[in-house]
Amino acid sequence: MKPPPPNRYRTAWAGDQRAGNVGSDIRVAGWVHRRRDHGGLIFIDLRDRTGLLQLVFRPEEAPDAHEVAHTLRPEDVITASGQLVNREEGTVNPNLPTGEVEVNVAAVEKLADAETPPFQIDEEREVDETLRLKYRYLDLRRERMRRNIELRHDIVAAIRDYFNPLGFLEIETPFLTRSTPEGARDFLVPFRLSPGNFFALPQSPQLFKQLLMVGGMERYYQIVRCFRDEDARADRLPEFTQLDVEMSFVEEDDVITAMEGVTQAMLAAGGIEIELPLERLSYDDVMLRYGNDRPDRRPGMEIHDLADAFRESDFNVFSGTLEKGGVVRGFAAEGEFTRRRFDELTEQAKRLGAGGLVWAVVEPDGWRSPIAKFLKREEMDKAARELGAEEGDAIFIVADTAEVASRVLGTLRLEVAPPVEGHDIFWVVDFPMFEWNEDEQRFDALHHPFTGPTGDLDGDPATWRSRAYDIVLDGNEIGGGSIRINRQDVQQKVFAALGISPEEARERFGFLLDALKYGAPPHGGIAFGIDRIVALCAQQESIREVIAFPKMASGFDPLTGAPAPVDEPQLRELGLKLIAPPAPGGPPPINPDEPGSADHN
RNA sequence: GCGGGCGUAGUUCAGUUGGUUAGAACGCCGGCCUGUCACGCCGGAGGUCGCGGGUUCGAGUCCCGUCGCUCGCGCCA
Repeated sequence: MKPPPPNRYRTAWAGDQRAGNVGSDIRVAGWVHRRRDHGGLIFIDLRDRTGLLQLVFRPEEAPDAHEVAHTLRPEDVITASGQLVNREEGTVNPNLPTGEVEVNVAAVEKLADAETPPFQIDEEREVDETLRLKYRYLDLRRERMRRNIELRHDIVAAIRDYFNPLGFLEIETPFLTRSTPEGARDFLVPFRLSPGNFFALPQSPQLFKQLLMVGGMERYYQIVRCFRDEDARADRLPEFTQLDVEMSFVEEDDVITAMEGVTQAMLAAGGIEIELPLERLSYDDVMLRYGNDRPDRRPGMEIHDLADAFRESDFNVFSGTLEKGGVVRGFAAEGEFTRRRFDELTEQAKRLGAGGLVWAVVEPDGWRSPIAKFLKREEMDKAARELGAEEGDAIFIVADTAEVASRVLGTLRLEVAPPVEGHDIFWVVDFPMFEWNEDEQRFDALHHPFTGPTGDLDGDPATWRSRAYDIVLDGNEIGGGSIRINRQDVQQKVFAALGISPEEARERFGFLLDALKYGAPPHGGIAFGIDRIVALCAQQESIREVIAFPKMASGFDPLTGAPAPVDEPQLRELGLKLIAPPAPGGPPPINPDEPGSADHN
């Protein structure tokens, strides 16, 4: 890092000192990482964001500094000055980037006392996550978080470096906007000047970026916070960050090509090299082969259709299912499975909605399987060939509707997949426009209602396809987008297919329909999940590890104690009245010394 | 809303078949120590076993309930 402008605290970064700098007088500032007090000599590892640097305190050379050093404790804040010198022969520390040098301290000043932290900063041991988040500012001092936050910065910087020379404009869109409850629940913000009316926090800037295209901005991107009031997961929080992009006068290939470029750039910044162009697989293809619209292809073990092998089978579960229009599909897996394991997987298949699970082990003289006696040898051989199963492999087969077979086999495949290495990235394209919602007896948009449809728009909406594309990295959907609708008549057809009446469409999306009347260019774009991408690059299980101040999985913020009740006058001003007292649960306690409202102990 | 895992010292954990005063490591405090770098040596403090109830002569351990964290399902256009 470029040296800091010299001031009374520092003239140099700790972690940047090397043998080439020796001889100069430097001043460094930071935290006491560790102290090794030999009674006479005292060593202190000084830590700033750039790393560690050893300070040496000699009682005979700098008695005042030595006396102060004796009182220093971990996490005290200090500034120290002295000469940077080479370490004596035999005392070099090869484990430290600054291990060849040290500072002969002439003067030290303690700038702040530190209490003993609730967990150790100088050690990578796993600490309870609630405690880490409650003291996130301490957690951020630790190596792991520092690395993750730096990596996140590098990835975001790579994005801006990629887009800016290409003429993309970084444009901000509003956070206080209109609720358009379409998919996820909105976070609502009451408005004092208009009691009873609410802003909503955006689930994405989707409509605004389309309006930017109507506004002639041509090429837009934004690294933007989005909000969805739904339960969290390891890879999902109520607030998260997207890279949002939109381009005008483009078709699928244009967007995909440009987005492959930025994907390559940001993954490279994250330490993952990929080659372009990326493969494109159709939705139908990945659903058949992997039972999942964001498959991890690395384990292989593709799902195959076994209709040809079993159409004439005496085993009625297979032939009967096929006669009724269902499917028989399966996959092969290497490795030993115990009878108990097969039973567990069968139970899981049933929980996922399958009538059952057929399992088999390929042996020299046929299959070892509960249903082996119902199958002819040639059926078994043909199925095994189809699945690429070799002697000793296990085979899993489900006979059901295509949907159930896909879901069950897709889940079991990942369940039994061995650990994998390397990376796999590709596009999924050619999605259906809608998916039938059995509960509500209507179509839902597979992506969103502004996605451009293709097919016979005067025919059955079930046959429409969409101009959408998702990008999948190692079994994670890291981005998704589409060519949008740029004509009002098409937009209205899609609303109609979704069961949204013209009146309702006007009420909720009138501003978009209006905009489409005034000459909207063909346009399309994409949104990437930045948190997920950084987490994948940083090899972290949870996106919370790559966010400076994340909510917990339960949605609370243990650092500030949010969310929290508000005063009665605040509510009155907003024209709000609680119909019940604030939840007894509430946020977890902020301070361990205070009895928390969260647990009643 | 549902299911799995977890909850013991400041931290990370161990704790047998229910049985003496609940242990270890790191950290913390005090002392000694002039080339350490996870410094070393000696000594010490530190516990509502998440909470409540039950069974028992006796519960960290068994039972019931409850709270929290976490992973997943539902949900997430």
